[in-house]
Amino acid sequence: MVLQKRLEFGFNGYQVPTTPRATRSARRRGTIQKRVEDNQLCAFDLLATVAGKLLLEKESSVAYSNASTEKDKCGFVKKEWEDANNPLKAQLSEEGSSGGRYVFDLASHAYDQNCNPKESPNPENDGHSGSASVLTTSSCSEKFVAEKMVNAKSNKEVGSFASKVGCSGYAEFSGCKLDDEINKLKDEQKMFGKVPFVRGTDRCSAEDPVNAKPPAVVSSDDSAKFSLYVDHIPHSASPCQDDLKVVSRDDDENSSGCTHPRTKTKSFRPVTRIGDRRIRKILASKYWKVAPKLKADRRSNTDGDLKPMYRNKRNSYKRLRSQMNIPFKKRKLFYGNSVSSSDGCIRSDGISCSSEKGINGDAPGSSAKIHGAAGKSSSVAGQQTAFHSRDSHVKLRIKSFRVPELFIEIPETATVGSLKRTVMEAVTAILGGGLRVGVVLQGKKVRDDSKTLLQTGISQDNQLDALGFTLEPSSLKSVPPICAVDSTDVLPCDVLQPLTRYLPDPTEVQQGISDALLDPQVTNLGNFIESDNDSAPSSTNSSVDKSTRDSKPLVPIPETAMEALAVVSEHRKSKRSEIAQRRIRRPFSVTEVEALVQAVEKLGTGRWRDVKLRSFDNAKHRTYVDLKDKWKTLVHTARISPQQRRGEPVPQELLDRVLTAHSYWSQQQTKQQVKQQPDTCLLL
DNA sequence: TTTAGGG
DNA sequence: CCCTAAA
Repeated sequence: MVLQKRLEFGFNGYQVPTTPRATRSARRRGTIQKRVEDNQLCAFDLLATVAGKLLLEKESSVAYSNASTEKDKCGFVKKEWEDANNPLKAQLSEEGSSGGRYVFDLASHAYDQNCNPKESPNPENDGHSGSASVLTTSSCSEKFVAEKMVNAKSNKEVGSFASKVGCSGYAEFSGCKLDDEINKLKDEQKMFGKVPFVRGTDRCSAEDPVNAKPPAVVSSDDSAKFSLYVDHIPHSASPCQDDLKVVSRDDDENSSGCTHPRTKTKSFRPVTRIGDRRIRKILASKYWKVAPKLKADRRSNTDGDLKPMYRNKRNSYKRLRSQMNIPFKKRKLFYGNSVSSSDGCIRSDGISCSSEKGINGDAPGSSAKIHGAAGKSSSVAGQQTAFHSRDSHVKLRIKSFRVPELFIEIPETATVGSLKRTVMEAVTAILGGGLRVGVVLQGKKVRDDSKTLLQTGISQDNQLDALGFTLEPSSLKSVPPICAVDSTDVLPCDVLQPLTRYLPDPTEVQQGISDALLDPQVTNLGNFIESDNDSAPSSTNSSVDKSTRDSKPLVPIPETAMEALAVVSEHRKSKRSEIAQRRIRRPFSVTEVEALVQAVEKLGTGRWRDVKLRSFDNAKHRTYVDLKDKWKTLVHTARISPQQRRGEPVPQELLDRVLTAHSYWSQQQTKQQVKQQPDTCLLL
């Protein structure tokens, strides 16, 4: 059987005010072709895109298209696809041998038209409304995967279908056009009520009010909405009363199967056609470039948990102190977000079935085996048979995935633009952090990837209603301890962990190099230029003006963590908000020391700003205060015995110069003072 | 914003 | 490195 899952990144009812948005009709008419490059739109667009609904639809003969949010070109990890544990992939291969087939729709991937221009007709020309153009930077990796998968199929039809689907316009990311076949299927698709945002597969379902809500039927036009909640942090909560805590998240109620989505949405804001909207803008925007630059910084605390966080810009080198008792500074923002679900995942809706009775321990294999699987109830078998007789294909459609809850703190003095960027970064972090897909059946996670759909009962008609998908941080597995962390701590989990696998985008590297080369002072020995190790994050600066410098890195926090925090008490939260990140320690290299010494020799002490400008202007992470401090330590180092020195040894020659320069300028300073003494006396 | 120093 | 009083 074929399972088709489509992820539709819709901009559900989301409209960006500042930029002309193509209306659905307009798009259809092709009148709106303006390429949106406004960065400010990106955050919202992406968010809206991600914050969609999950629609599962079952159909007789369809392909299974899987959408993923991962973007490898952006430096995001797309490991899931290649992970043997990947349910989708695993099942794919399995099905292939058993006659089942999966067609993956890479739509949601950042599909680059460059990958296959021919196969990706220009949306504006194809007459498909909302068809998106393409990202210029995305890679074709996804495609490879898709093709690979398709190739694995024994059925040609499926394969061809898959190919088509691959470029389907369903996913905005694909930037491709939806195939006619797909459209047909779409029309035929049966929409299932969305499943509410599920927090914990196991623990939260009961307590989650949302889950209690009866599933509603949503139409394809149904739109999820994205809302921003702005709350003032209690004055007593932290010294930074003027800081704002901004929480952006999907509205559960709205996003989950609202019966009158349009109405609601409209009330909320103008509705734009979601389904047809494409993400190309987002992808095209520089934000995608920025996104990869986010860097996860982890540090293990006394509890042994990891505290990842994102840093960007020179002012963003915040770190959690070992003790986590860092005072909260206004300019040091702390961003966090959580994923909803105990597993820190997002799940789709449409759950309504019984238990996973159909699941058994059968190893992946032939369909024959499946039928004969032990533990399968007769009723189930019967249904399956019937199902098979009709058609052995199961079509699942995931309209969209919900975006994890985002928790953001930003100064109220921050600009709207920075807020948008912040949100964007948060979303990017989530998406780029590495996501994996989880399957939830009747409220229970199906962890055994080797099971077939038949075995799990997913293929059953009634089961489809209970089938859900989740987006969860792939890092959870790799970093188990995090979630078990002492909740007293600030950032228990790391959703972004996967980012550690981030590989610099060649483009970025190139950029960095060119930047250096373009710098006229690079050739100046005295001008210390460092190819910032954090070039990725810091390069973000270029796209952000200093007024917005206050934007802080985002720290996604798995729902688990958030829940724990919530349970712990409000005080936790407030405490958390007070935490400031300490800049990462970056010992001065000998080269830097030399540059510093040289500059001080010439400029003297007390002119740190000039020193900075002169020799460290390109080292964004070195502030004049840092240089001053370093000089201080250098002087101290030079005075102590070599045995007492630590860290990378500084050439004695340099230390000697330090002492010399220090004494010289101290003398000069004294002379100046002496000189002024008389003046003072005269005045007196 | 910079300096200058203590932490 | 951080924090800040002072300038």
